[in-house]
Amino acid sequence: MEKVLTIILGPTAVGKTAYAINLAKQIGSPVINCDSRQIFREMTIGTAVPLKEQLAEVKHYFIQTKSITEHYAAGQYEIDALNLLNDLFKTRDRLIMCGGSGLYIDAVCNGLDAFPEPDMELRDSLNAKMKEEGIESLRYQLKQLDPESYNTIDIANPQRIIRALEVTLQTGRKFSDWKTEPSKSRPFRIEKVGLTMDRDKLYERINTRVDKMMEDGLLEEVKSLDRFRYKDNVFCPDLLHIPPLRTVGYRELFDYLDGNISIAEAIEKIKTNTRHYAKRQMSYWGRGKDINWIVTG
RNA sequence: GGUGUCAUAGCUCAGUUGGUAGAGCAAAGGACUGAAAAUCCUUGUGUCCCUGGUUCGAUUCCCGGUGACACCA
Repeated sequence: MEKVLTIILGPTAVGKTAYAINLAKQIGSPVINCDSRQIFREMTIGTAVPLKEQLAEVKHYFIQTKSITEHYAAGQYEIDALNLLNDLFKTRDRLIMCGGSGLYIDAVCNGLDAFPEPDMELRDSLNAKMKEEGIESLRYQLKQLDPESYNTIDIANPQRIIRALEVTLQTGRKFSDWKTEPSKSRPFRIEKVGLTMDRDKLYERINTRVDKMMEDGLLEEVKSLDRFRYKDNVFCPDLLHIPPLRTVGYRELFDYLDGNISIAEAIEKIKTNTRHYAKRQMSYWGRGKDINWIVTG
């Protein structure tokens, strides 16, 4: 029998969680999370992980299984997800995956190139160089070391330049040489179901959800994470050492706790930034022609 | 009631020594190979509050009106 992976995707707050659980119950599948933030156990309210009751309804994987201190990222997710899928498909024909992280979904569907594990110290030093010498210096270095990447990646984007330099410096092999644009074949068929809704309605849901998060104690949750903002006992509010905390809902409230903005401003910013995020997600999937879109709401 | 200040993009404001105007934010569109809820790029025509006057020409100067704010009664 053919093995099928159904991926439920869509912008934040569109209602993926409930939809996926419903579908999973119908076909007797667990739900495999592919949301990059719900993987972390220290974050609950702000990442909108499924409720306890929801988690009790259906077996979930990759929900709050890693620590924000682990530097977990897309490459490891590809490996973990594929291992799990292969394992589960031994006893099942259909599986449900659910989440809003486009890159993670692509990693599962097509795979990433076999880059080495990121070297965090190298990344730190490149970030420091960026801060001290500016982006031009990094651009120049990339142009020397890997002109092809310099010509193809977005050189206005510091993260992209740093990533290309990081791989090139770490391995002695050009970042552009690593890239083969993989389309790994998977031993199962993939179908993507995209949930979407009228923009005004989605924005309304986002606003309401943020208010609900605040009622549910998001501020307390953020306060409890304060200690992670220190690296070797040094306060590092840029959070480069702990990327998961650079998440909508958390950084704005840190700004409030630091006295930079009022609580009302922080809440407004969380709403705005969540809307921006939803918009970016829709843009990411806009070109995907293999998604069956369902208009909900 | 009196005096003064202000009225420009959805919001906060800049500006035009008189030749019909531009920033930030919002909004919209886009990119995306181990930070991805991250990071980055593109897009600014609006009765310049209303009426009248001066002027070749007024959003800009003047009279009056309306509204907001401040101070004085």
